[in-house]
Amino acid sequence: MRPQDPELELVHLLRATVVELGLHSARFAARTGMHPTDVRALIALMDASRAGEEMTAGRLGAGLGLNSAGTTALVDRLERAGHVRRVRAAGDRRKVLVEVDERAVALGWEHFGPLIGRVVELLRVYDERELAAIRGFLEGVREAAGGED
Amino acid sequence: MRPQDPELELVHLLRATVVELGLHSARFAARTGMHPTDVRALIALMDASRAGEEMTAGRLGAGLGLNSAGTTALVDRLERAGHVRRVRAAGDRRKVLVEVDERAVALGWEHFGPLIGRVVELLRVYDERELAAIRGFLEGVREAAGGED
DNA sequence: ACAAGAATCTCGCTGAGCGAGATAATAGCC
DNA sequence: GGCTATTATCTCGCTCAGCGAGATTCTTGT
Repeated sequence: MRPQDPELELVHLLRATVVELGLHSARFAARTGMHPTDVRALIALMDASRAGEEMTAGRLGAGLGLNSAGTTALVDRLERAGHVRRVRAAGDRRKVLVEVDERAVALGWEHFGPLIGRVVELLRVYDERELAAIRGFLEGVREAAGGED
Repeated sequence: MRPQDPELELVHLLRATVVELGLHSARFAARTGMHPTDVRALIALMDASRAGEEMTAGRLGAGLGLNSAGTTALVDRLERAGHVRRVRAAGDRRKVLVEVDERAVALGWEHFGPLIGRVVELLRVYDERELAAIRGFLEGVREAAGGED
């Protein structure tokens, strides 16, 4: 396989799309005075909350690729900005649960809502088989990127 | 539209996939002692080179969302590591062309090659209509994420 | 109770990226 | 052809994100 092979067209398109999504998040970060990592953290927290899962400081940092010191600093920043609250876990009091503030959720929704709406709109035109193809492709890429490499 | 709406399933999957791809790049960065931004820069440079375009310091920095000072520092780092060369543009001698070193290309290919191979493999099972759906979706997302918001 | 282990935090430090302004080269104007 | 405005990059000084090492607090198994 060589970089100019035509079968790589979709790979390049995927990469370009990921880059564009990254810049979109960066604009949100700049607009709200946050750092890219803070935005990634908020997204992870909102996603966990959506899935009904509790998020601890440790798991959050691990998910973002930070060590414990960096994680503490991250949560400090988010807490100082009023975007999250620290809550000691009832069961295991060593753990710190990080809860997102409702206003932070609203802020994120305000920025990402239009994009999400446009993507949902996009999906309208596809039938079940096409949607299955898109879903299968994304899942495949996610698995291919995860784990060993 | 609310965060738990079922039509958002694919949006969440897309986000999860992007996160996983980001972590994959981060592992490459850690392995080669580079910073995430350096990796993004190398990818941008390799892509421009693949497309047969010259890349100037300014356009590189703009593409990554850096200001001029940060761009200079970035190119300094990459040059010091031997990944790129600075070349004054022949036509307009204010411009600095940034050229990727062949060994950096090989290094990147070594890390991203397996992932790319797996994605190409993935695409094998789809027929033309399904591939068109995937392509259309990615292009749509890229456009939705770009520009105003 | 007590040792071993787990989750987080503190401290000191390195270095990425920013703002402001300097420098060098080009382009437009009369 | 010089003179000014503009463009591209670089320099300087600074702030703050994230790291390594180790301290602290809480849990669990014996």
